[in-house]
Amino acid sequence: MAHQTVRTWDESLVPSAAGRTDRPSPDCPVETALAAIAGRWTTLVLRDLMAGPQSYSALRAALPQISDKVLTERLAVLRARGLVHRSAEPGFPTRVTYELTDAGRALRPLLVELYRTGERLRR
Amino acid sequence: MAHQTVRTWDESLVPSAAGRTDRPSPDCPVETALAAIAGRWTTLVLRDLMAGPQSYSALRAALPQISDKVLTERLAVLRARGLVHRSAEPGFPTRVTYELTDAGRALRPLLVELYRTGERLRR
DNA sequence: CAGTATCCCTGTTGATACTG
DNA sequence: CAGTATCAACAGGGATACTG
Repeated sequence: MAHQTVRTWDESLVPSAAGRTDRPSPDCPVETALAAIAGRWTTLVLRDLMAGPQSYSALRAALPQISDKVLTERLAVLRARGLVHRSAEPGFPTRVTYELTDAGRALRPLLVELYRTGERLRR
Repeated sequence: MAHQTVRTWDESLVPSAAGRTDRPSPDCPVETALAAIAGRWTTLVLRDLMAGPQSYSALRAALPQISDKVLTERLAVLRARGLVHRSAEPGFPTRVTYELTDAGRALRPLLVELYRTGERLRR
Protein backbone atom coordinates (compact mmCIF):
# COMPACT_ATOMS: atom_id res chain seq x y z
CA MET A 1 0.00 0.00 0.00
CA ALA A 2 1.56 3.20 -1.17
CA HIS A 3 1.83 6.33 0.87
CA GLN A 4 -0.78 8.91 0.25
CA THR A 5 -0.43 12.52 1.15
CA VAL A 6 -3.76 13.95 2.12
CA ARG A 7 -3.66 17.69 1.99
CA THR A 8 -6.10 19.43 4.23
CA TRP A 9 -7.48 22.72 3.03
CA ASP A 10 -8.60 25.56 5.19
CA GLU A 11 -12.13 26.13 3.95
CA SER A 12 -12.19 29.69 5.22
CA LEU A 13 -9.17 30.53 3.08
CA VAL A 14 -9.83 28.30 0.08
CA PRO A 15 -13.54 27.55 0.07
CA SER A 16 -13.82 25.94 -3.33
CA ALA A 17 -11.81 23.64 -5.56
CA ALA A 18 -10.85 26.48 -7.90
CA GLY A 19 -8.43 27.82 -5.32
CA ARG A 20 -6.65 24.55 -4.77
CA THR A 21 -4.42 25.03 -7.74
CA ASP A 22 -0.74 24.17 -7.79
CA ARG A 23 0.22 26.84 -10.26
CA PRO A 24 -0.89 30.31 -11.31
CA SER A 25 -4.09 29.69 -13.22
CA PRO A 26 -6.75 32.02 -14.61
CA ASP A 27 -9.29 29.63 -13.12
CA CYS A 28 -8.24 30.59 -9.62
CA PRO A 29 -10.51 33.31 -8.25
CA VAL A 30 -7.52 35.04 -6.67
CA GLU A 31 -5.92 35.36 -10.08
CA THR A 32 -9.16 36.65 -11.52
CA ALA A 33 -9.35 39.39 -8.93
CA LEU A 34 -5.69 40.29 -9.28
CA ALA A 35 -6.06 40.42 -13.06
CA ALA A 36 -8.96 42.85 -12.67
CA ILE A 37 -6.84 45.41 -10.82
CA ALA A 38 -3.50 44.59 -12.45
CA GLY A 39 -1.30 47.33 -13.85
CA ARG A 40 0.24 50.53 -12.68
CA TRP A 41 -2.29 53.38 -12.15
CA THR A 42 -5.20 50.94 -12.36
CA THR A 43 -6.34 51.17 -8.76
CA LEU A 44 -6.14 54.96 -8.93
CA VAL A 45 -8.33 55.07 -12.02
CA LEU A 46 -10.78 52.71 -10.36
CA ARG A 47 -10.77 54.83 -7.22
CA ASP A 48 -11.65 57.93 -9.21
CA LEU A 49 -14.40 56.13 -11.10
CA MET A 50 -15.87 54.87 -7.83
CA ALA A 51 -16.95 58.48 -7.22
CA GLY A 52 -19.11 58.37 -10.35
CA PRO A 53 -18.86 58.79 -14.13
CA GLN A 54 -15.92 60.85 -15.32
CA SER A 55 -14.84 62.42 -18.55
CA TYR A 56 -11.49 61.59 -20.05
CA SER A 57 -10.10 64.99 -19.14
CA ALA A 58 -11.43 64.79 -15.60
CA LEU A 59 -9.57 61.52 -15.16
CA ARG A 60 -6.42 63.00 -16.62
CA ALA A 61 -6.73 66.07 -14.42
CA ALA A 62 -7.05 63.87 -11.36
CA LEU A 63 -3.86 62.04 -12.31
CA PRO A 64 -1.60 64.74 -13.75
CA GLN A 65 1.42 62.52 -14.18
CA ILE A 66 -0.16 59.74 -16.20
CA SER A 67 0.55 59.93 -19.91
CA ASP A 68 -2.23 59.89 -22.46
CA LYS A 69 -0.97 56.62 -23.80
CA VAL A 70 -1.12 54.89 -20.46
CA LEU A 71 -4.46 56.37 -19.41
CA THR A 72 -6.02 55.40 -22.73
CA GLU A 73 -4.60 51.92 -22.51
CA ARG A 74 -5.72 51.51 -18.90
CA LEU A 75 -9.25 52.49 -19.83
CA ALA A 76 -9.24 50.20 -22.85
CA VAL A 77 -8.09 47.30 -20.71
CA LEU A 78 -10.69 48.02 -18.06
CA ARG A 79 -13.30 48.06 -20.81
CA ALA A 80 -12.06 44.76 -22.17
CA ARG A 81 -12.29 43.35 -18.65
CA GLY A 82 -15.91 44.46 -18.49
CA LEU A 83 -15.28 46.77 -15.55
CA VAL A 84 -15.77 50.11 -17.28
CA HIS A 85 -18.26 51.39 -19.79
CA ARG A 86 -17.46 54.08 -22.30
CA SER A 87 -20.00 56.39 -23.91
CA ALA A 88 -19.17 59.02 -26.49
CA GLU A 89 -21.52 61.82 -27.37
CA PRO A 90 -21.52 62.59 -31.07
CA GLY A 91 -20.41 66.06 -32.10
CA PHE A 92 -17.34 68.14 -31.81
CA PRO A 93 -15.41 68.55 -29.68
CA THR A 94 -15.73 64.94 -28.65
CA ARG A 95 -17.01 64.28 -25.15
CA VAL A 96 -16.50 60.88 -23.65
CA THR A 97 -17.71 59.56 -20.36
CA TYR A 98 -16.33 56.58 -18.49
CA GLU A 99 -18.22 54.84 -15.73
CA LEU A 100 -17.99 51.62 -13.82
CA THR A 101 -20.11 48.64 -14.72
CA ASP A 102 -21.72 46.50 -12.05
CA ALA A 103 -18.64 44.29 -12.21
CA GLY A 104 -16.44 47.33 -11.71
CA ARG A 105 -18.41 48.42 -8.69
CA ALA A 106 -17.99 44.92 -7.31
CA LEU A 107 -14.32 45.75 -6.79
CA ARG A 108 -15.06 48.28 -4.05
CA PRO A 109 -14.76 45.86 -1.12
CA LEU A 110 -11.43 44.67 -2.49
CA LEU A 111 -10.05 48.19 -2.71
CA VAL A 112 -11.21 48.82 0.84
CA GLU A 113 -9.51 45.65 2.03
CA LEU A 114 -6.31 46.55 0.20
CA TYR A 115 -6.34 49.86 2.00
CA ARG A 116 -6.99 48.27 5.38
CA THR A 117 -4.25 45.70 4.86
CA GLY A 118 -1.76 48.30 3.74
CA GLU A 119 -2.41 50.38 6.83
CA ARG A 120 -1.95 47.31 9.00
CA LEU A 121 1.36 46.51 7.40
CA ARG A 122 2.65 49.99 8.08
CA ARG A 123 2.80 49.25 11.80
CA MET B 1 -11.69 85.31 -6.62
CA ALA B 2 -10.29 82.35 -8.44
CA HIS B 3 -12.08 79.12 -9.03
CA GLN B 4 -11.37 76.36 -6.65
CA THR B 5 -12.02 72.74 -7.34
CA VAL B 6 -13.02 70.99 -4.17
CA ARG B 7 -12.67 67.30 -4.53
CA THR B 8 -14.88 65.29 -2.21
CA TRP B 9 -13.49 62.01 -1.01
CA ASP B 10 -15.52 58.99 -0.07
CA GLU B 11 -14.31 58.30 3.44
CA SER B 12 -15.38 54.68 3.31
CA LEU B 13 -13.16 54.12 0.29
CA VAL B 14 -10.30 56.47 1.11
CA PRO B 15 -10.38 57.02 4.85
CA SER B 16 -7.06 58.81 5.28
CA ALA B 17 -4.93 61.30 3.42
CA ALA B 18 -2.43 58.64 2.37
CA GLY B 19 -4.92 57.28 -0.16
CA ARG B 20 -5.61 60.62 -1.77
CA THR B 21 -2.57 60.42 -3.98
CA ASP B 22 -2.52 61.47 -7.60
CA ARG B 23 0.11 58.98 -8.65
CA PRO B 24 1.34 55.49 -7.69
CA SER B 25 3.16 56.06 -4.42
CA PRO B 26 4.63 53.68 -1.87
CA ASP B 27 2.96 55.87 0.76
CA CYS B 28 -0.46 54.77 -0.42
CA PRO B 29 -1.71 51.87 1.68
CA VAL B 30 -3.15 50.21 -1.41
CA GLU B 31 0.30 50.16 -2.98
CA THR B 32 1.75 48.77 0.22
CA ALA B 33 -0.70 45.90 0.22
CA LEU B 34 -0.24 45.20 -3.47
CA ALA B 35 3.52 45.24 -3.04
CA ALA B 36 3.23 42.65 -0.30
CA ILE B 37 1.55 40.11 -2.57
CA ALA B 38 3.20 41.16 -5.83
CA GLY B 39 4.80 38.63 -8.12
CA ARG B 40 3.82 35.47 -9.87
CA TRP B 41 3.38 32.48 -7.51
CA THR B 42 3.41 34.77 -4.49
CA THR B 43 -0.18 34.29 -3.42
CA LEU B 44 0.18 30.53 -3.81
CA VAL B 45 3.24 30.47 -1.55
CA LEU B 46 1.42 32.62 0.98
CA ARG B 47 -1.61 30.35 0.81
CA ASP B 48 0.52 27.30 1.57
CA LEU B 49 2.27 29.06 4.44
CA MET B 50 -1.09 30.07 5.91
CA ALA B 51 -1.52 26.41 6.80
CA GLY B 52 1.57 26.56 9.03
CA PRO B 53 5.36 26.33 8.83
CA GLN B 54 6.70 24.47 5.81
CA SER B 55 10.03 23.12 4.70
CA TYR B 56 11.54 24.21 1.43
CA SER B 57 10.83 20.84 -0.13
CA ALA B 58 7.25 20.81 1.13
CA LEU B 59 6.69 24.11 -0.58
CA ARG B 60 8.28 22.87 -3.75
CA ALA B 61 6.21 19.69 -3.66
CA ALA B 62 3.03 21.71 -3.27
CA LEU B 63 3.94 23.73 -6.35
CA PRO B 64 5.54 21.21 -8.71
CA GLN B 65 5.92 23.60 -11.61
CA ILE B 66 7.78 26.35 -9.85
CA SER B 67 11.51 26.40 -10.49
CA ASP B 68 14.02 26.42 -7.65
CA LYS B 69 15.21 29.79 -8.75
CA VAL B 70 11.78 31.36 -8.60
CA LEU B 71 10.76 29.68 -5.34
CA THR B 72 13.98 30.75 -3.68
CA GLU B 73 13.61 34.27 -4.95
CA ARG B 74 9.96 34.47 -3.88
CA LEU B 75 10.88 33.37 -0.38
CA ALA B 76 13.78 35.81 -0.23
CA VAL B 77 11.51 38.65 -1.27
CA LEU B 78 8.86 37.67 1.25
CA ARG B 79 11.56 37.63 3.91
CA ALA B 80 12.77 41.05 2.85
CA ARG B 81 9.18 42.28 3.09
CA GLY B 82 9.02 40.98 6.65
CA LEU B 83 6.23 38.55 5.85
CA VAL B 84 8.11 35.29 6.20
CA HIS B 85 10.65 34.02 8.68
CA ARG B 86 13.31 31.50 7.78
CA SER B 87 14.98 29.15 10.24
CA ALA B 88 17.72 26.68 9.35
CA GLU B 89 18.70 23.82 11.60
CA PRO B 90 22.44 23.26 11.62
CA GLY B 91 23.68 19.88 10.38
CA PHE B 92 23.53 17.95 7.20
CA PRO B 93 21.46 17.56 5.18
CA THR B 94 20.22 21.07 5.69
CA ARG B 95 16.70 21.49 6.91
CA VAL B 96 15.02 24.82 6.53
CA THR B 97 11.63 25.93 7.73
CA TYR B 98 9.65 28.86 6.48
CA GLU B 99 6.79 30.38 8.39
CA LEU B 100 4.70 33.50 8.29
CA THR B 101 5.44 36.40 10.57
CA ASP B 102 2.63 38.33 12.25
CA ALA B 103 2.72 40.69 9.30
CA GLY B 104 2.41 37.75 6.92
CA ARG B 105 -0.58 36.41 8.81
CA ALA B 106 -2.15 39.85 8.53
CA LEU B 107 -2.57 39.17 4.82
CA ARG B 108 -5.18 36.50 5.36
CA PRO B 109 -8.24 38.77 5.13
CA LEU B 110 -6.86 40.19 1.91
CA LEU B 111 -6.44 36.77 0.35
CA VAL B 112 -9.98 35.90 1.41
CA GLU B 113 -11.31 39.09 -0.14
CA LEU B 114 -9.37 38.44 -3.35
CA TYR B 115 -11.00 35.04 -3.52
CA ARG B 116 -14.48 36.42 -2.86
CA THR B 117 -14.04 39.16 -5.43
CA GLY B 118 -12.75 36.74 -8.05
CA GLU B 119 -15.74 34.48 -7.56
CA ARG B 120 -18.08 37.45 -7.91
CA LEU B 121 -16.47 38.51 -11.15
CA ARG B 122 -16.93 35.06 -12.63
CA ARG B 123 -20.69 35.58 -12.83
C1' DC C 1 -11.28 66.98 -26.60
C1' DA C 2 -9.71 62.57 -26.68
C1' DG C 3 -7.00 60.09 -28.18
C1' DT C 4 -2.65 57.39 -31.72
C1' DA C 5 1.90 56.19 -33.17
C1' DT C 6 6.75 55.10 -32.22
C1' DC C 7 10.49 53.68 -29.91
C1' DC C 8 13.14 52.40 -26.08
C1' DC C 9 14.18 50.64 -21.69
C1' DT C 10 13.93 48.01 -17.78
C1' DG C 11 12.29 44.54 -14.74
C1' DT C 12 10.43 39.97 -14.32
C1' DT C 13 10.03 35.25 -15.50
C1' DG C 14 11.71 30.98 -16.85
C1' DA C 15 14.87 27.02 -18.52
C1' DT C 16 18.82 24.73 -17.55
C1' DA C 17 22.73 23.29 -15.19
C1' DC C 18 25.61 23.26 -11.19
C1' DT C 19 26.96 23.17 -5.67
C1' DG C 20 27.95 23.38 -0.26
C1' DC D 1 18.39 19.13 1.10
C1' DA D 2 18.30 23.62 -0.22
C1' DG D 3 19.72 26.29 -2.79
C1' DT D 4 23.14 29.45 -6.99
C1' DA D 5 24.57 30.82 -11.47
C1' DT D 6 23.69 32.10 -16.15
C1' DC D 7 21.38 33.50 -19.89
C1' DA D 8 17.52 34.19 -22.92
C1' DA D 9 12.78 35.88 -23.80
C1' DC D 10 9.07 38.82 -23.03
C1' DA D 11 5.81 42.27 -21.45
C1' DG D 12 4.76 46.57 -19.22
C1' DG D 13 5.62 51.21 -18.75
C1' DG D 14 7.10 55.68 -20.14
C1' DA D 15 8.80 59.87 -23.22
C1' DT D 16 7.69 62.24 -27.06
C1' DA D 17 5.32 63.81 -30.97
C1' DC D 18 1.31 63.78 -33.84
C1' DT D 19 -4.21 63.65 -35.23
C1' DG D 20 -9.63 63.28 -36.31
